[in-house]
Amino acid sequence: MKQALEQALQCAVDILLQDTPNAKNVVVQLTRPKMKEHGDYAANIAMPLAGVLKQNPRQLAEKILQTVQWPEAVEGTDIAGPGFINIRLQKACEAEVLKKILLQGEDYGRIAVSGTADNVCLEFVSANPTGPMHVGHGRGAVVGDALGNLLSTRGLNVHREYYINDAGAQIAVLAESVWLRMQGLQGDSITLPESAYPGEYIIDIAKALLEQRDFSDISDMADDQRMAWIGAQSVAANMAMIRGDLACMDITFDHFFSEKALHKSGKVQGLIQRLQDEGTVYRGTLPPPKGKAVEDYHAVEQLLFRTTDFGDDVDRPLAKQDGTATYFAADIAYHVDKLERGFDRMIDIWGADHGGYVTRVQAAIKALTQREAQPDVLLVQMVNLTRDGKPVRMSKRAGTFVTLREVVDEVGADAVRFNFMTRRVESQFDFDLQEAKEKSNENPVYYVQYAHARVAAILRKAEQEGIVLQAVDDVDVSHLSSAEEQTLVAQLLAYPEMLDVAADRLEAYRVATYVMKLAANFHGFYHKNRVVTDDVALTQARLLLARAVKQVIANALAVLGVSAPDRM
RNA sequence: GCGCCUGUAGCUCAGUUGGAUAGAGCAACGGACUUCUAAUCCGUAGGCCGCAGGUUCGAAUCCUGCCAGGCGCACCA
Repeated sequence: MKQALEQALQCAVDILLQDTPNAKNVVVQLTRPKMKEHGDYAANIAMPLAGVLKQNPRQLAEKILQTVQWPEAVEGTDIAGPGFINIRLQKACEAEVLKKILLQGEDYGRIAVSGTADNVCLEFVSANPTGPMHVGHGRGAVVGDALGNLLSTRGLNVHREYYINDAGAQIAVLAESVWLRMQGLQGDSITLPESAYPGEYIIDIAKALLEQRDFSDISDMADDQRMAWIGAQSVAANMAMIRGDLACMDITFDHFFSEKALHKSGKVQGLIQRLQDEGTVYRGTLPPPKGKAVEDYHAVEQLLFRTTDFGDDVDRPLAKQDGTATYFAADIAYHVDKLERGFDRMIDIWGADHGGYVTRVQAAIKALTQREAQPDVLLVQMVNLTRDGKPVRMSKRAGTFVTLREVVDEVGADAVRFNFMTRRVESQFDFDLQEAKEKSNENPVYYVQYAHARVAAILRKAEQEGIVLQAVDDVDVSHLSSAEEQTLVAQLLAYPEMLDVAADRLEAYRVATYVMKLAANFHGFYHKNRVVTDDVALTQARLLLARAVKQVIANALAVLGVSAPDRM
């Protein structure tokens, strides 16, 4: 509908512009006005046109309306304010959407995945396999999961992937920590170095490994062999724990991609070789880092990637002093691998602490694809965990962090998920444990779920009264004439458009703000209008409306990964 | 010092990518349950949209400069 209206207006505008060949392209864009007195759609086209044609915008609006040929559904138009064209649609026509919603059910708003759909690789969470997930990871997990739902709802082929950083120094530290604990469990006196992971779960892993093999067997192994074995076992144990954390939020992945396997496959070295062949790398030294203590800095010659040619601030090292590949090199190889696997699009969801990393990865991928591809990166800002308004220090090192699972156990998965989804990813936010627990009844998620349960209650009531639901096509929706009813209808009609905007901009939180507004309007309608009454036709029409609201709330909550209960 | 993100009601946040009178929830105050669920609704109060310029018909939104907070800044991941 929106497109049809835009097209009609565009034709009229083009006719006006015929006589001014030098005029720039003026593109018609419709918006939905905030106030319903301003109609169902509004066009601001006369204002920019006034600038081009040097004429009064209100007069121009009139000229446009004289020539435009509207689709049948348009009931009338107004010129308002400085020159807005407000368009009103026929109400009977709008309310027909209720029937569509009920016939399509959970598919309302959904676009089927076609054979030509884009394949999207959505990488998220990717928490290091060195400990359980904390709240910040949880935010990324929820945002990623909902975005995946949103994109597949809009017809994209979404592949969810978790990149396991199971290589490098941190795994050595993990293995060392577990080994120390194993020795401690044998009765040896141990001192944990500053660098070791102190968490309780390390002891659990140590215990589990000791049940698997005798201590003496492990002790007899050569050092590197032992550390490799403990490292691999510890990563597996932590990944099992992380999968459990994800499962408590009902989040699953299509693929867990191992960095270690990537190294083993030779793809990282292959990439470095390729870059050398292409001449985009050189040996050089980087200037010392600014703004932090540099006493341990010593200039060293490294293999550097010319990312500055593609928008980066400085060139970035691909190999460490000892010649092994940097994390950066592996990450480029990982993204190249995604492209080789046939993905048309890559979306990465990272924590804000990786912010400095975005430009260099995008630059690298641009360099490797002749500027044709680069990943979209969503930086999820930090979650400040507080208790009674006081910050809770979170550090894996210190072992003082609050795990995601603790929070989910305390507050509930639905509440956590919805809470994370009501904010833009760019906004850092405070999550107060005490508040989340105490105010759980005031949480927006219950507000929305309650609206859903309320419709279910109405339907139960109707059934009790012996009311038989009319066939959807037979319901006379013209009875829905009150302001509240028309607002609801318009909002239900806008659901697919909202999904479009949200999917285009990778902003899944819009689904949450939408469904909160829908619930609010329904609660308002509920208090002013009784659904089940003696008026048979009106009852049928309102039941249809209520069912449609219920369906759309359920669909929106499904995108967010939140349940829609029939009773509360 | 440099880069990225943020600054909107007392608090937590929206604001459809430049539109019409800036909106919700919590907190405060006053009302509404013999009715389909009061986990709700209605009303009142609360705003130099961080500050100062600029761009234009029009700015919370765009550009510049400040101020404040968060994150990051070779050889970790």
